[in-house]
Amino acid sequence: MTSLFDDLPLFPTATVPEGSDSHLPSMPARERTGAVGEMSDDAAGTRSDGEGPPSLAAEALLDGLNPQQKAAVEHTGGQLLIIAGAGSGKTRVLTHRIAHLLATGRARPGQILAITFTNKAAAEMRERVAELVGPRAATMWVSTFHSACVRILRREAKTLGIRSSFSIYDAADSQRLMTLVCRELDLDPKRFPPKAFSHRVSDLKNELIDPDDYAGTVSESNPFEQNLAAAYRLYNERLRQAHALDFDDIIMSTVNLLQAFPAVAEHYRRRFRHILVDEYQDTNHAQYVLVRELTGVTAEIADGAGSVAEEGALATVPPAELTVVGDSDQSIYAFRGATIRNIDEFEADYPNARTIVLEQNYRSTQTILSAANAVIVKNPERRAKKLWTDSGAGPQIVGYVADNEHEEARFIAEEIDRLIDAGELSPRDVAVFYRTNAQSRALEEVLIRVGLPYKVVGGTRFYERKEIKDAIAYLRAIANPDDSVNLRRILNVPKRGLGDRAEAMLAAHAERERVSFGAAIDDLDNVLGLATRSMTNARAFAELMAGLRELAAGDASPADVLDAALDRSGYLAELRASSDPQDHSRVENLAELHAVAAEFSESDPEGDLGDFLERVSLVADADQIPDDDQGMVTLMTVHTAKGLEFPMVFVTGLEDGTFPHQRSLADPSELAEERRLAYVALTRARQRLYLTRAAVRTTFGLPNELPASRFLADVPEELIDWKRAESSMSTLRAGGTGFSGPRSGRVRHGSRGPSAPVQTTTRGERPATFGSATPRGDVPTLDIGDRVTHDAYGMGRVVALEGTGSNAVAKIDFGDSGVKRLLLRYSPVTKL
DNA sequence: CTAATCCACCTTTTT
DNA sequence: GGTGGATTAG
Repeated sequence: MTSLFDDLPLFPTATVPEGSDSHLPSMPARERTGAVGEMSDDAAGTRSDGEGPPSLAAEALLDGLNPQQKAAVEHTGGQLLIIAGAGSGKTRVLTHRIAHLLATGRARPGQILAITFTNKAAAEMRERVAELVGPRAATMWVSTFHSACVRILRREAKTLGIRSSFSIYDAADSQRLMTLVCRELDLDPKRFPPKAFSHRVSDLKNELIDPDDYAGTVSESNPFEQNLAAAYRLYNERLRQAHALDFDDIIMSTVNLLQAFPAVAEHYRRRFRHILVDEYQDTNHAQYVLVRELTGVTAEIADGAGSVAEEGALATVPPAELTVVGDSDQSIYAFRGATIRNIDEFEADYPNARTIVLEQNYRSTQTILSAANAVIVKNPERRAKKLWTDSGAGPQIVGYVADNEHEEARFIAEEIDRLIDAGELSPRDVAVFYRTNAQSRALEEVLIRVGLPYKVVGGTRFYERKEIKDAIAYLRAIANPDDSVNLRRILNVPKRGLGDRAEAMLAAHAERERVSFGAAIDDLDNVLGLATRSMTNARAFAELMAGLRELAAGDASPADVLDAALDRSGYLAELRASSDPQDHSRVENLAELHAVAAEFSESDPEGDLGDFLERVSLVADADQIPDDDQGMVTLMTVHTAKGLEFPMVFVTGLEDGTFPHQRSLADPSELAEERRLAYVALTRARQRLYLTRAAVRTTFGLPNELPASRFLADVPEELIDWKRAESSMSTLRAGGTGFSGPRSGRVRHGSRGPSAPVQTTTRGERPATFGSATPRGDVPTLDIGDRVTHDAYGMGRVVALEGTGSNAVAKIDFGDSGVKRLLLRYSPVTKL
């Protein structure tokens, strides 16, 4: 029985059972590979064809790669930075590199730690490596930063002095807790908004600044900082009491753990000899330090040539091989602490690092790449990089200027429909991107009307829905009796006569006795100030929770516990009894959650409630993207779209004020990030790219006129075929008859871009401001019941009026065209 | 203590 | 336009 890896010195994978606590032998990897390996099951499941010496297998992994990709796969030794432009085959390089490491015997699966940002990316990578090397892939750690850290923290919980079943608080939970903390500190929520505090604390944690550090830097004369320091401290204290970690703690605590306990750090350094990080440009400072700690590269080692370390001359473990992949042009998460610095300065951080740049694109047409390059090249201080492809120019980009977001959506729907009818593509090939989630509404309305199947990824996320959060809160409170935030959330949900007063009494008791809120509920006899009635109700609640915990401690599955919680608490009954149609869909959502729980037990029969909650806590939007969905158009934000590709892509809302977003216009660095975001959007397209904008967009319920996005002007004119290059309004302003209606805006093909002088009146140059659109001049005075005509909608009747003067808005029933809400100063409405 | 109404704020982007 | 928090009336 020969196999590809017959004479490779591999250890049986059983040596390092996944999740085991076994410490590895302390020999450096290199030396161990010299040992005689018992070969056998390791190779089972690897490719059955092409048997032969391992060198051949390794060779085969290089097939079809371009020279740069090959170099990246084969690189040996120190740190490796792969600058991977969009669509340059980055995942392929990563997976082949891992397989190559295994095939050449330079690593065993258990020594590999591959980190991605989403669970979906992790799953995909795991799967693709498995295709190359077989089931051995299962012992690799391929996971997100957060899951990997949670795994480490659960294992080392004792060292840290927290429960291994700690709760994980998402952003909403953290904010809730911060609100409680601010209230406790008697802070005026106007001057010191808990939300802002919560954000700042998140930033601090991403910078690895703990409450003491921060307090030391705060200026005495700055009450905001003073209070923030106090709130941060108390917030962390409350988290600890609740045996809970927030998102940022997951990373920060792991770093602290590794730094404070050298033995623990050494354990993981011995284990992970090869660390690969995807999307490195999105790492924040905490993640950067985490990687450094795990790699075991200190400044001295980095400077002092890896060879010394590799020969085992140092007392400590030699540094792991670090490979990072990223593209600073696709860094779009600065707002949550990611810093391009990490990738830009990689060579400074690791002086021995080798850098490989992947510029050949295998995804898009040259037209699309040229457009994307033209947009990104305007960013200052970027490392020059230019994507190219040999797959031809492809069709022109299509541009469209709509009068408003509904027209924009209509155009998109018609265009999709047309191409589907022509048999050129199916709905699954199409994606529609927007800058903010709120923009999906107009698109959805039209898609529903036209009957195109679609799916929105993200938005009001499933796990953020109220009923789901309530249900999860029950589960968390069951799993972790000290979880104050979640206990308090469900204390009076459904209503059980335990209002603010009762809650305050319990909280006071907990504070006085220095116990958790949950402990107070179980110690009712000693709680002061509770009315008899509250007492009875609270006792019933305590019994309810006790019963549920008992159930969970038995062999009930998470789904069973969920069932019991919703049932016994009366939560489900209340929703069912409600006549509100919204409550009906809530019941359905809960059913879906139940299905998720059941599915979880199916895939992981051993998984307990804590495992289920962990899974649920760490899901991201991008994880929800169906792998091969039944042919639906996909709607999502550009952020969510990163890493994906579609044959046909619509980038919508290309207006200054929408994309780039209003709030980024004033700040060059934020604008640069918007530009990268646009670059990401454009490079998702394989064949057909559409760029659309609306001249007037309703935000906040108020219509605003927005000029064309500056990014549109950066795309060379010859690349775009404008199906419509001006709005009706700008045509009118430019001297149209005023009676010819929207059609007069029709334009010659392939000529004038949206930045052309005719379209952009002098007004178009100033940055858009919400609510400050330019008046049309005469605003007709209307009364309810008046009959009017509209240039586009025809005859109508006024059914309602809101606002006055230039802000006057009329609801007008246009019969066939439906009821419209029109800002009078913009709408071509004439009173009859 | 609850239910109803009012109103402020909201829209970046998320592990 | 939609939600979640605060206020107020029962």
